[in-house]
Amino acid sequence: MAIRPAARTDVNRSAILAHLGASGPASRADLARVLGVSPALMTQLTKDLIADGLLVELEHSPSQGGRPARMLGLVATAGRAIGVKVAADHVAFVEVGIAGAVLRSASEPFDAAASTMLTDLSLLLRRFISGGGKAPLLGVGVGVPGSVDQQGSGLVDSAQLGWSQVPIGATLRRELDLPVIVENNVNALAMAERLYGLGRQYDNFMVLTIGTGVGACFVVDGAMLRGHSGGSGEIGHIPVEIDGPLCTCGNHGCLEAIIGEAALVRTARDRGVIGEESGMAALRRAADAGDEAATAIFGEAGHLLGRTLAGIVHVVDPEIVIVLGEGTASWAHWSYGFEPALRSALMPSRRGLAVAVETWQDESWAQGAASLVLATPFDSEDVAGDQGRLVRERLVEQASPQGDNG
Amino acid sequence: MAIRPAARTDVNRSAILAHLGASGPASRADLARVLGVSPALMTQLTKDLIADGLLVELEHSPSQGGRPARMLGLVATAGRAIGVKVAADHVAFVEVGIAGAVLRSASEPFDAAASTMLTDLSLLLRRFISGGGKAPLLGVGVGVPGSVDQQGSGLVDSAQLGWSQVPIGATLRRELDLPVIVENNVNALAMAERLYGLGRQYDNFMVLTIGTGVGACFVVDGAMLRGHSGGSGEIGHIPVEIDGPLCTCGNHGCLEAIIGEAALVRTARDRGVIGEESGMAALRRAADAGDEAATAIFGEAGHLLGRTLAGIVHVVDPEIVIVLGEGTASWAHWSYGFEPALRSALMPSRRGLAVAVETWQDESWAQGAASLVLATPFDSEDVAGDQGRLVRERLVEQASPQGDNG
DNA sequence: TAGGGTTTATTTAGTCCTGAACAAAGGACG
DNA sequence: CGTCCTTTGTTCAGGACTAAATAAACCCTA
Repeated sequence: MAIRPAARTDVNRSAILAHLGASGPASRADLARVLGVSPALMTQLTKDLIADGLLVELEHSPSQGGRPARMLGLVATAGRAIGVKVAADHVAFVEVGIAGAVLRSASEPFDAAASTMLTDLSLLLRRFISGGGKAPLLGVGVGVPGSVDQQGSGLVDSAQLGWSQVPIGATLRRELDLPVIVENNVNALAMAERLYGLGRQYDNFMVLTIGTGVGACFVVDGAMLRGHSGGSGEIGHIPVEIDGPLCTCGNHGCLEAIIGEAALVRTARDRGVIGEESGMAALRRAADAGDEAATAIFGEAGHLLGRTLAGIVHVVDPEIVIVLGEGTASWAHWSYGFEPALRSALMPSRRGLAVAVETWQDESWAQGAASLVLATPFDSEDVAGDQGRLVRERLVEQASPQGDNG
Repeated sequence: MAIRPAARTDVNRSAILAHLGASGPASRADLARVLGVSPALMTQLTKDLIADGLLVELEHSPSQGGRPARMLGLVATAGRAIGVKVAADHVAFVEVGIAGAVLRSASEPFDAAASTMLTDLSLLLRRFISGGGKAPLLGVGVGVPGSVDQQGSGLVDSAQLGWSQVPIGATLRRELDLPVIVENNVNALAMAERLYGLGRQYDNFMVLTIGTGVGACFVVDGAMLRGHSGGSGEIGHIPVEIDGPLCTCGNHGCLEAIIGEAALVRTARDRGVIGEESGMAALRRAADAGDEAATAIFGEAGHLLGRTLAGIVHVVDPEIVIVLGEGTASWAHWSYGFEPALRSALMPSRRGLAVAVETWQDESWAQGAASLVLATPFDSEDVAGDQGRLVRERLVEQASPQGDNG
């Protein structure tokens, strides 16, 4: 049974890099406060990172009334990572620096249903990598819309992609000779959020994504909630309507089958709001232009989402809900139905629940995947199996020649 | 933000006592395997427990082909604990031994709405304690149907009891001069389940209770999921019916307002299945006797529960759902609607989800509360605040005189 | 009877973290 | 100028745990 010290994701070292990358140089004391660890530990961690050539001591900062802080900054050349988003009809790539910032991105057509999909993917990926920077490449993170048996191995099941037990991790590792980390795309996003976004400030938060699908990932006491079989957060398949529309999962009336992008577009077509050839872009334009039938579609979706989310909040009790995904482009319209439905369905004591909608960029999914690579080397439990060790090795091996000013 | 090593509930030492209590004497190697820790740690932990006089080495057990195991057994006189269940119209008490077994129990009428409720409770409690055994009393665990701000302090909000910010913990501590641990009743039950029940075998499970209310508690990676404000597991207030019946929480259409005991009885009366004066017992008798209208009521409730639970399972992904509560007495009737609704609403890959219905006893709630006391002294993070330390002190203080055969 | 295999238990070294004490480096104020 | 205060950073002891090596105790077989 293992009453073990609860999955500790020891994201600490990585969080240091992430924080410095996102917020610029900071002192050890600041880092300790922000990351919620003891100053003693921060001394230790930064010592390691400096020795590994990932961090440098900068100038003193002006004193705040006490001893002035010695600022720490990233060594930008210490490493980089590739992030990949796999969708049914395309793949997106990003290259990020050690601080998590996007250096380069690309998107390519891709047919997930093709029999040659794995070689296709590895070819596209190799091509993208070949144009990369000169800092050591630490590894590749892959985000997929589906469940991954174990982060390390990378066996993927995905209804959206039509994949069953696809060994994407093993294949890419063999083809590219690089560490490869495969993870559910929403989980990857939550990791990025934890490292670079609003999640830095919260120990208990929920990432909610709306777009093609509807997904979620929960961070509980600072650690990602993966569930027994890595399948937590599948809120798109909460049953919400009896005898509702058919979902990709095979059931009827799943949330995603009603408010996923495909469902909204279908509804809009059925109601004649957009043409049979038009898609989400047209629906959004109509709503933006004030078309009441169009805004009603988003409002209804928002209502259903809000009501369902209230139930989820009662189950997990997060401090904040962070909304992400392509769908947030229309959030103003969703919000119209979402806010009242959520608040009124929450228990009175929870009505103050914080909901944040973050700006969404095309490469966000891929960036989330890349953050897996940057987070992994410092994962004390080997959630990522061997891959964590491999990334770690690449990091110190290639960085130490410069550093080591003993 | 604290990316801390995730709330570790270090239930280990307590789990040793619990396992020995529930399953009889065992070897260190067995314990290490069952509890999922290293043999090295088990050596260390048992050494402490033996030094504290809580464990003794027994005879060797016959060899299994290798070195024979030295069995360890509990020292039954090392301590006892009191568990209290608080309901709107009564309180239930149990006294348990250090192994968690019930030694004694009682139930008393109690009016939670009375202005004198706190002194009433402390009087009843004192009376129960006075009849107790001679082993040192380690503390009192109190389970309440509501949310507790922090386990340690014991400020209770409960719609069911009509309590708002009632300082039950502080009051009882002062009146009884004993460690007092207050916790949500379902969480307490989950702790008992983790220590003594099916939960021993699972790191990710859900406890589902049906009865007066509908509640849940999740154990994730071996640790109890408490949520940001200690309010996770409130599945009774998931909105399931638009403009449904009024719930005690003030909203309409909550799950609990439809399938809670009061709701079922009301439905039965409205449909003329039972008389206006009759209650749940009559409804159950009718169903047991084969009354189709009665079984239909349970079947409908089961259906709604199953469908809602499917959504919850998609969110949290437990390995097993353990059903408890007074309502399980009618489970055969619930099951009729529950099973098909649950299975059909689950994603195909989750259809195999295990659901276990455990036998329910009147004192189970109180026993759960008592297990909090037994689990607390070994909680390394002080989830229970001072109370953990206090219980720990009482334990070693009173036990060491006998032990210490250095 | 010696040796090999098995299982149990302990020791040792090491990781990751904390809390407490302390040192270091400034400002403010007499 | 010296003293007090504040903040930063480090060191040290220690807790909780693990992995690996080792010892201890038994079985079986040659």
